[in-house]
Amino acid sequence: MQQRVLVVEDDLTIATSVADRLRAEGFAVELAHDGPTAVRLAEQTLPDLVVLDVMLPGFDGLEVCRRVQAKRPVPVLMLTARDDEADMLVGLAVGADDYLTKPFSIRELAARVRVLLRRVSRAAAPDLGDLRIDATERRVHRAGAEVHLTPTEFDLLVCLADRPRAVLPREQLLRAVWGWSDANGSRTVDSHVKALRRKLGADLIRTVHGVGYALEVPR
Amino acid sequence: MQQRVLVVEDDLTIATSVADRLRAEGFAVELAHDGPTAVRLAEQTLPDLVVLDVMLPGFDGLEVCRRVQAKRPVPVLMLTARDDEADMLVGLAVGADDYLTKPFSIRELAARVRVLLRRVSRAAAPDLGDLRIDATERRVHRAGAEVHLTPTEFDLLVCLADRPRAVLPREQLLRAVWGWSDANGSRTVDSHVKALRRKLGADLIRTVHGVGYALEVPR
DNA sequence: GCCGGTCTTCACAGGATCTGCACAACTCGG
DNA sequence: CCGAGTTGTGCAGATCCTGTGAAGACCGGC
Repeated sequence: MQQRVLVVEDDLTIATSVADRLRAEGFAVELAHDGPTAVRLAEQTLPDLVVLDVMLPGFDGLEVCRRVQAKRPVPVLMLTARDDEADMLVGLAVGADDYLTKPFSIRELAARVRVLLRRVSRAAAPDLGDLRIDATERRVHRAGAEVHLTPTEFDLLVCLADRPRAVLPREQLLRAVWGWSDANGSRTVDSHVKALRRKLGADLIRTVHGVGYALEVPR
Repeated sequence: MQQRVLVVEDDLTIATSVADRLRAEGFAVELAHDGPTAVRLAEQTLPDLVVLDVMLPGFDGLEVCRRVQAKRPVPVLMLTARDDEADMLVGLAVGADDYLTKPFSIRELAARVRVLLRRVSRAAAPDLGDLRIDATERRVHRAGAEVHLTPTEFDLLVCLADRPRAVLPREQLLRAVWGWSDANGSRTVDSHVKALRRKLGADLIRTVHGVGYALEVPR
């Protein structure tokens, strides 16, 4: 199951390198460069973890942390500019689960993200009926038989399986799998949905007219 | 085979009582009372497990943990003075596998050491089908016959064998074996994969298009 | 310096995969 | 039943990725 990480960081260089690294690790990454965007994205994309810079335009990281946590408990990894004990303490107080002081190594950050997420993901093991997805091995079985999927197909399926039965708009799928944000009139998503249906059975993915797609699994 | 435990703890009383107890359990115990000694001993004695106090003279436990792990992955049981969530998290981030807060009972500690070692000894010798890897002797056998591998080939194989069946991205393999971080368009990994396939059989390594490679072993 | 072994890079070929398009089929509210 | 809007489908060109062989760089031993 692919996990979503929201990275909130105004420094473009840091933001992209962090995002790249986390994507390489197999996470779906959303980026926000200021406080308000961060809060909005946190609501829209429901990330499994937030990486949060304390110094931000708009309003600061602590405020973001408070607001995000207010909606829904989510683990937060906080980035502080300096080794500031006070900042760190306040951060932990408002709900950060871990913190890192700049400059930090990308590897270190990735390690902590993994640890935090491992802690969380232990609990969640959704039942997908006769569909089995192994994200580590990148294998998919349906009704006991292994099915070969192309990379994009796999990512798309994982994205859908992430929230079984929930209807995901094309826009969101495009962002999560393709990293775009403009849902231009392309039939790209449809094409891959079609491929998935052909390989895994037409009943697996439900179309919701005017909205998007949802994974159909027995409750 | 007797398993070796390195105990790193500056308090003499605690150190000796832990050592005594573990020796009574049948483990070979090495003692270190400060960071530098710990790192040195870890290199020399190649313990199967490290019991590590966070508070240490020289440099602290986290640093020891990092340095020890940098050389060779080894399970670490961390001892923290207080029930500090942050300390614990950081500990886990740098590679600790379990932690215990003082004051702890010697019996409890011995129990966890047993659990960790059992977990590891199973993990250290995962079932690789007809493939056998001896990391200490740097020898590899397949189907009973010894196969000569070059250093790089061996490291790459070990890296893959570390997590059988898991798909490891090229990026990750490059980092682990070569220490680089830039996945430039080089075919280096491919070349060595090819060599491994030639020597060990084409079926051993699965390539996952667009992602990386995985060791293919029967479940 | 020479030599054998090993590592890295390169260019290319052959696949595998992605994407956008045109058009058919469908859905839904009137 | 109709029409606008939405989705399904087949396909072909473009693109991306991996396998491969060979050439040169590197390295330690002699």
